[in-house]
Amino acid sequence: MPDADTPRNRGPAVAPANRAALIAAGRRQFAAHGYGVPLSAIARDAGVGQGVLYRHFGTRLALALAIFTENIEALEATAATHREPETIALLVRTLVEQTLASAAFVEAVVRASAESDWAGGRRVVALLEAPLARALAAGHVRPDLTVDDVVLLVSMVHGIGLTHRDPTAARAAAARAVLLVDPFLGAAIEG
Amino acid sequence: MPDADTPRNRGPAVAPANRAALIAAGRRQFAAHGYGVPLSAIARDAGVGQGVLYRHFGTRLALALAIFTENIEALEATAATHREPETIALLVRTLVEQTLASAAFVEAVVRASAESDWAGGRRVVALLEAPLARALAAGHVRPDLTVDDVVLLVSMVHGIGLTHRDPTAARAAAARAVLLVDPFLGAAIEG
Amino acid sequence: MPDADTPRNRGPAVAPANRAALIAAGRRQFAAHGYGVPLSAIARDAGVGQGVLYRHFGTRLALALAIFTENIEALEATAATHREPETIALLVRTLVEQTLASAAFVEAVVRASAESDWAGGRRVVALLEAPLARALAAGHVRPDLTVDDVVLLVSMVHGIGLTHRDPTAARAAAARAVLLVDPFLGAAIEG
Amino acid sequence: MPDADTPRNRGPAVAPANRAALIAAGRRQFAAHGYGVPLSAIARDAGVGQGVLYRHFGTRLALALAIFTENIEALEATAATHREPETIALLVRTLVEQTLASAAFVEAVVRASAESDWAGGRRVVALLEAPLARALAAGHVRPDLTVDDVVLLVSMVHGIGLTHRDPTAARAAAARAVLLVDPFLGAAIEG
DNA sequence: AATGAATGAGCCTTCATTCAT
DNA sequence: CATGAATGAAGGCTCATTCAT
Repeated sequence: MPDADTPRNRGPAVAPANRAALIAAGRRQFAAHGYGVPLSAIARDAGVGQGVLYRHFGTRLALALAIFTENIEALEATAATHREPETIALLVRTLVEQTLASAAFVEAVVRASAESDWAGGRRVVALLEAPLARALAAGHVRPDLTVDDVVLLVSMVHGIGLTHRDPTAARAAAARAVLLVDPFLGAAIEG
Repeated sequence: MPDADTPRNRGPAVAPANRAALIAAGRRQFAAHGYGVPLSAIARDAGVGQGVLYRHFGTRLALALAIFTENIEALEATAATHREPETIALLVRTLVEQTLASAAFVEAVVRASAESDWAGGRRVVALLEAPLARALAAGHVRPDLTVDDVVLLVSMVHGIGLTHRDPTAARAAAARAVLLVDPFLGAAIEG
Repeated sequence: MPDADTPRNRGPAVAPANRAALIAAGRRQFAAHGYGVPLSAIARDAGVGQGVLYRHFGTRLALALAIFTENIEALEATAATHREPETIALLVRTLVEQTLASAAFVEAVVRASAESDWAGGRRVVALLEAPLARALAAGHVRPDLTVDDVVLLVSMVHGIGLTHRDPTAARAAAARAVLLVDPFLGAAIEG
Repeated sequence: MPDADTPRNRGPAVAPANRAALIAAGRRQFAAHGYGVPLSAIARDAGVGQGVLYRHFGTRLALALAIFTENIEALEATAATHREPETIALLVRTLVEQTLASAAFVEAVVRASAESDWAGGRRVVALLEAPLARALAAGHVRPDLTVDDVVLLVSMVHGIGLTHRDPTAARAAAARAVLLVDPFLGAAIEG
C-alpha cells in the first residue's frame, strides 16, 4: 500500500518535467556545492530518484553539458535577434553572468569539449563573430580585440568566480576585469 | 630487532626533511591529479607513511597553505632584493607562473583564506605595494592600475590555467590576458 | 491520436508472438551474457516493453523454465516418433546440444525444479525410459546403464559447458566425456 | 570514545590473520550463496571491514584464485609425498571433494585462467602426470585414460555439484559418475 | 616519531519491479 | 493490453582518518 503522500511513480508523462527539474537542480547544486556535489543530492533537489538522473544524463558531465547547452542557446537567441553595434556588450554581459553562475563546472566542460566532439565552444565563437565585427566597425571596442580575446575574457571571469565567494564581490571584480580589458564592454557589465 | 634493510623509523632528525618532501610531493600530485588526489598518493610520493602527513599537515588544506606560503616567501624575497621600477613585472611574471602551476588548489586556498585567518592574501598585497608605486611613478604601467588589480589579474590567470589543458597554450593565453590589461606587464610575461 | 509511425499497442493478437519472441530473446541473451543478464536487455532484444515480459513471465526463472519446457517438448516429440534401438543416442545427442546451449541457466532450473513442482525433470526421465530399454535390449549400450545415469550425463555435460568458453572445444570435450561413459552414445555425439 | 566491546583497529599485526580469515570466509560464503555473494557478506563473515578485503584481494576473482591456489598446494603436497600406484585415486578423490565444495566459483576461475596468465590449470596437469603414469603402468586404470581426461572429470563433477543441492546426493552422484568412467577411481571416491 | 593496515561512511551505479499513460 | 519512465534498494569501491606496533 503506497503512502498517499508519497507518489511513487508519476508515470512517463513527467519525463520532460523531470529533465527540466534535473537541469535546474544541477544549476543550483553545482553553484552551491561545486562540481563534485553528490549526484544523489541533485536527484533529491530535483525531487526524483537517482535512476531518473541516470536515465536522462548518463554521466555528471552530460548534465553539465546540458546546462551549458541551454546557456549557449540563450546566447544564440540574443545574437539572432539583436543587430545593433552594442550587441556584443550584451552578449559579454550575459556570458559573464552565466560564467559566474556556473563557476563550479566551467572547467569540466572546457576539458570535455577539448577531448570530445561537443561543439559548444565553436558555437560560442560563431555567435560572437558578427556582433564583434559590428562593434569593431562602429569603433565601440578596442580595435585589436578578437573573438578569441572575448573567449579568453570568459576564462578570466571564470577565475574570478572561483576566487570570490561573495557573488556581489565576484560581480564587481568581474566588472573591473572587463573594464581593464575594454572600457566599452566593462561599462555594459556595470550597468 | 628491526630489519636493517627496512628502516622503519629514521628518528626525529628527519622531520624537517619529511615536511619538505611532503610539500614537494603535494606540488607534484596536486598539479598532476588535481586537488582531490588521494592523500595516500601524496604520502607515497613523499616516501613517508600516511601518519607522517597527518602529523605535519592535519588537513589537505594545511598542506596547500604550506605550499602557498612557500610561494609567497619567494615573492617577498624578490620584492625585498629588487628596487628597480621593473620589479613589478618580475613579480607578476612569478605570480603567473605560480598560479598556472598551482591551478588545482588556488580556489581552495583563496576560499580558506577568506574564512580563516590565513594572512597569505594580505602578505601578497603588502609585498606588491612598493614595487607597484615605483612602476607607477616611472610611468611604466597604466596610471589607474591598483594593487587590487594585480591581485585580480592573478584570479584571471587562474581561470586561464583551469581552462587550458596544454601548459604551453595556458602560458600563451595568460600572456595575452596580461597584455590586454597592461602592455608593460604583458611584455614581461612573454619575455 | 496515436502516431501512425509508432505502434504502441498492437492489440491482444500479438500476445503469443510476444511470448515466442521473449523465449527466443531469452535463449540468445542467456547464452550470450549469462543467466544474470538484465531483464531489460531481454525485453529489448524481443522488441517489447518490460511490462510485457512481466505479464508473460513473472520472474526470471519462469522464462528459463519456459525455455526448458520447449526443449523437453522437442525431446518428447523425438521419443514419440522414433522406435529404433538407436533412438537413445539421438536423444542424448539432443540433450547434449541443449545443455551446452543453455549452460548459463541449467543450474537455476534444476535447483528450482527440486524446490518447486515443476515437472520437467520427471518428464525427461519418463521420455528416456522406453528408448533406453530398447537400446539395452539390443545390446547397444553398457548393460548397467540406467535412466538416472543418462540424466547424470547431462549434469556432467553441463559442467563441461561452463568450463569451456569456446563452443567448439566444449562440444569436443562433451563428446569425449560421453565416450568415456559409453562408446555407443559417444559415437553418436561425434557424428 | 570507542566502544570497548568494538575494537576498531586491531593494528597491522592482524594482517595475516585477516587474510586467512578472508579466505576461510570466502570458502564459506561462496559455497553457501554462490560466486555472486556480496563482498560485504564475506568481509562481515571474516570479521573485518570491507576495506581490508580490498587491500588483500583487489577483486572478487583474486580471492577465488587465492582459495584455489590453496587447493592446488594441497594436491601438490599429496602428489609429492605419495609414490604408490594408488595415488591417482587419492588425488581424484581430493579433486572431487574440492570441486564439490567450491562449485560456485570453479567457473570464474576457469574463465579467469583463460583470460589471464593464472597458472593453476597447468599446475594441476603437471601434478597429475606422474601419478597417472604409475597407475597406468600398474594396470589400475583404463589404459586409454589421459591427464586431460582426469581434468575433464573435474569439469563433469563440477556440473554435478551445481545441479545437486544436497551435498550427500551430490557426493553420491559424483561417485557414480567417476565409476562410470573408471571403476578403480570410482571405488576410491566411495571409500 | 614513523609506519601502514584497519576501519567504515558515503558515493556511484545498476537493475528488478511498479504503474501512469 | 503495451509501453517505457520512475523508483529505490543494494552492492562495489574509494578514500579520510585512526591507531597498534
